[in-house]
Amino acid sequence: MFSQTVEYALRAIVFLAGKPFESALPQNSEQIATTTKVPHAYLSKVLKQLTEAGLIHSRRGANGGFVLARDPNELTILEVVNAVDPIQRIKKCPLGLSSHGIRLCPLHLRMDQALASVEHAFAATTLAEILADPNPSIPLCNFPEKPTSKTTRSKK
Amino acid sequence: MFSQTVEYALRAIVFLAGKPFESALPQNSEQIATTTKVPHAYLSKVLKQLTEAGLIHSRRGANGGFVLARDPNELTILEVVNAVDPIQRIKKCPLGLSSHGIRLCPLHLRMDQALASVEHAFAATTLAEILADPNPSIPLCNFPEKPTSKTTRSKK
DNA sequence: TCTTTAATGGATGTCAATGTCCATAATAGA
DNA sequence: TCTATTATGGACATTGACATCCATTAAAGA
Repeated sequence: MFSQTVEYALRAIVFLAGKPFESALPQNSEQIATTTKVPHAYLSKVLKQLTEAGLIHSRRGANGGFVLARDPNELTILEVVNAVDPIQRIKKCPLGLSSHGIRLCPLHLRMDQALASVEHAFAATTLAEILADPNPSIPLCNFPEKPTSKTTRSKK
Repeated sequence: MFSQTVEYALRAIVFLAGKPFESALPQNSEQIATTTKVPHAYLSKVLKQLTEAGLIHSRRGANGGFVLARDPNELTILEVVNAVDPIQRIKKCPLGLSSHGIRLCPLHLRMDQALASVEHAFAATTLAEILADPNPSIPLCNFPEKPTSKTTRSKK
């Protein structure tokens, strides 16, 4: 139901949000791709979208990469989703019937309510909440920090 | 977020559910396609899926067509959706990390909860409810009965 | 039995999402 | 200024959802 692109964008954002805000070194796309298990070239496109949406900052060249642009406390899942694949609420009857204006028929009203529930759930969750989640046995899909046994900055 | 196929399947089912249960004449695919504004040939494929799922019955030949197989009171939107494009709940970490068993990380847990809310909303709504909805200005996207001004059974 | 009607099945076409590859532009550091 | 690094941009390949078309099969009715 959610696109791959959404899945990838969220993984990348969670990864970046795991770094200290405003003091983190940029993470390059290859690092992100490896950790999040997203195809590298495709992830670059997704990161570009997130950059254009203003959710992350990018820097080219040596030691370049991506950093979060917003405090994880002020960044919701919904914003990430909407940056790459916006939730399309149903605003008017998909059959284009003129008999009623903007008001939806009972069927589409319920479909839209389902979409609204997703939108609401996503709007209510910040990145900070996800990172702070006291989920005992599961860190963050290995995300923030769970190296197999090597220091963080070990460039071969 | 919902596929076209789901949209089409729901339209067709709502249309059929608008006919008197167990006493309705079969509606052929062309009638359904016209009223629901769904491409005829494609709708046939969708109707086949609904037939295979046991939600409707089909009959070939003259005066053939499709009728609802179940009482609209006992038929939920979810069953229709699942017949053509099942809601895929997230059952294990999409990254395939072995570090945790079936338990989801906080990110995917929330994504799954959003899916769950959709699933729940759809499971809680029957076709009968949709048809009985006291929606004043909007009948049913013209569905059950709202002819521009001609009798129901007028075959040119 | 013949004709008409309508679902079924299979082949094929189209397009957007996903994914890959490579050249180019920008930046850091020597 | 030169080189290494890394994001960006564009071209292209792949795949599945959506859609169309036509031949075949089943059923009704005369």
